[in-house]
Amino acid sequence: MSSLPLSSSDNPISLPSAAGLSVPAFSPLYQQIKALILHSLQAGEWKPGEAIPSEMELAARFRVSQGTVRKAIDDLAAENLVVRRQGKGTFVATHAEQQVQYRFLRLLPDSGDASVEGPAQRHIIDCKRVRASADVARILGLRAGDAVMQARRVLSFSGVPTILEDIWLPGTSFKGLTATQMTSYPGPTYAMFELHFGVRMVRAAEKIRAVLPDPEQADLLQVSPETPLLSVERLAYTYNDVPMELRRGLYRTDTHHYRNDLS
Amino acid sequence: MSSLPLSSSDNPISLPSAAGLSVPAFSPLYQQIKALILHSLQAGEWKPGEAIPSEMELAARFRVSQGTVRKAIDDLAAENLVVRRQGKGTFVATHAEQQVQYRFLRLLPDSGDASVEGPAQRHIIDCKRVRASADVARILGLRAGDAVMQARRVLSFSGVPTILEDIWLPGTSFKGLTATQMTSYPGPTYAMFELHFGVRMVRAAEKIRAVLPDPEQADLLQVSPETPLLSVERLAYTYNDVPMELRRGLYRTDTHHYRNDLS
DNA sequence: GAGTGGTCTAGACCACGCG
DNA sequence: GCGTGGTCTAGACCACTCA
Repeated sequence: MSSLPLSSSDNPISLPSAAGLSVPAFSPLYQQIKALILHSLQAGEWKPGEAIPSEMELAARFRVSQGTVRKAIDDLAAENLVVRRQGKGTFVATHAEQQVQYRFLRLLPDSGDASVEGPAQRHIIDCKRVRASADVARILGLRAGDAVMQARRVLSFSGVPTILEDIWLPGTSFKGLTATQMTSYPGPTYAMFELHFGVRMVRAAEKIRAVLPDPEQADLLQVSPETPLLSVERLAYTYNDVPMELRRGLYRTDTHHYRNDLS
Repeated sequence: MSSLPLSSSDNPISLPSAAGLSVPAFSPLYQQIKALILHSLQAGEWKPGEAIPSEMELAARFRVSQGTVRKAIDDLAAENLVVRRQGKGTFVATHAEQQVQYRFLRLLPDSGDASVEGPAQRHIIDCKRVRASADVARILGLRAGDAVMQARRVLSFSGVPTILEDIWLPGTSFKGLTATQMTSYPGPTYAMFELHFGVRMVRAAEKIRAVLPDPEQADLLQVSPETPLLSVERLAYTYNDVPMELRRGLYRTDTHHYRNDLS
C-alpha cells in the first residue's frame, strides 16, 4: 500500500468527520491520481500535443502501481483530455492535428461526406473589444461591463455562406485578439486559442432552437428572412468547468443538418 | 491462460491469413467475452431490469479471470447496455425505471428544471398498419411495400402541445400495436416496446433541421404556419445495429430547447 | 455475515512504433 | 531491441446491500 498519496484506508481525507454522520467524502486512489495529473495539465506542465510521462514514470512519481495510474489515465482519455497511442505514449489532447477537423461542430452536409466540401472559408466581419452586456456577462461568469472580445464571422462551404457566428470571449484571457489572427490561422479556431492564448476548450454545452433571422442576419447568410434557421448557443469550458467562450450560431439547414448520436 | 474462449495467442481467430499480409483480425479475450455476453443479452437470456450473473459466475462460465469479465462488463456499461450497482449486481439496462424519464429525448424546458412540468401528456392521433414508402423502407432497411406500423401523436407539457411525432416501426416486430397500447402504458414508449414486443432500443442517431410546419402540422401544434420548428429525425437501433424505429418529430422551441453536451 | 461490485497490487506477456 | 501502451491473471482488501 502506498503512502505518498492518501491510500484507500487512511482515506476520508483527514476531514473533520461531521458528528457521526456518514458523509462519503471518500475518493479512490486512482481518482486522486487523476486529479493530480489534471492539475499538471491545467498548470501547463505538458503542452497540447506533447506526450505526458509514461505510465511507469507516473507510477514511480506518485508511488502507486502502474495499474492505478492506468485507471486514472483511462478516465482522462474517456473525457478526451488525453489521447493514448499504443507503442508511442499518451498525449495531451489538442484541437489541432485531429482527424475530424472541427471537434465541436456537428453540422454535416446532407450528402454525408464532410471531406468532399473541405474546410470552411472564414470571413471575419468584426472583431473588437467591448463591454459585456448583463446577459453575456452572466453566462460567462463575469460582471456586466467587464471587457470581452466580440467577433462575428461567416463560414461558407463550397462558397455558400452557411454559418453566422457571434463569439464572446473573456477580455482578460483573450487580450489582443485580432481579426487577422482569426482569419490567418490555418486550422480550427480552438487550436489557435491553444497556441496564442494558452486556452484549451475541453467540453461544451449547446442549446438549440429553430428561429427566423433578423434582416441583417438574413443578409449575411444570403437567405430570405422567412428561412427558418438553427440557433445554436454554445458555451465552451476549459479545465475545471470554467466557461471561456460563448458562441451564438445560426446554421442554414437546407443543405446541411445537425447530427447527434444518442446512447 | 484459458482455453475455452480463444486465448490471446491462438488468436487471429483461425482465419485464413491472407498471404503473409498482417491483417489485424485480432481481438482481445475481454472483447470476445463481451461478445458472448452481448449474445446472451440479444437472445434474451436475461430480461431488461434483471440481474445478469455475478462477475465470479461469468468468470467461471467462460474460464477466464474475474478481471477479464470485469473489463468486458465495463465496456457494456459504458455503452449503457447494462447498469452496475455496487453491492447488488449488474442489471440489464431498461427504459423503464430510469431516473431520467426519457433517455433519448433532449428537449428541456427553458426553465431548466424538467421535473416541474412532469411527464408529457400523450395524445395519439393515429396508429395503423400501412405499406412502407420507398423512403421509409430504405431508412428502416426494409423493402418498399413491406408492412410497417405508423403512428402519429402529440406530446403536451403543462397542457401546451409541444411535440408532434410520426413513428414508423417494422410490421413484423410490432404486429398488433394499438393506439390504446401507446396511450395506456404509464411510462416511456420504449419501455412499452420492451415489455410488449421484446424490442430494446439501444442507441439512436438524430438529424436536426429548422423547418416551417405545413398547415396540418401547424394546426396540431396550435402554432401559426410561420413558426419555425425543430425537425428531429431519429433512427433508433436495437442490438447489432439493426434499425427498429424511425421517428420524425417537430419540436416547438419557444418555451423549450434541445440540449446537447459535447466533449 | 454473505455476496456483490470496486479498488489496488505485482508480475507476466503481447502488440505496436521506431530507430 | 527497446520502450510504450494493452491484456490477463491471481489474490487481497474495501464499500455497499440486504437478509
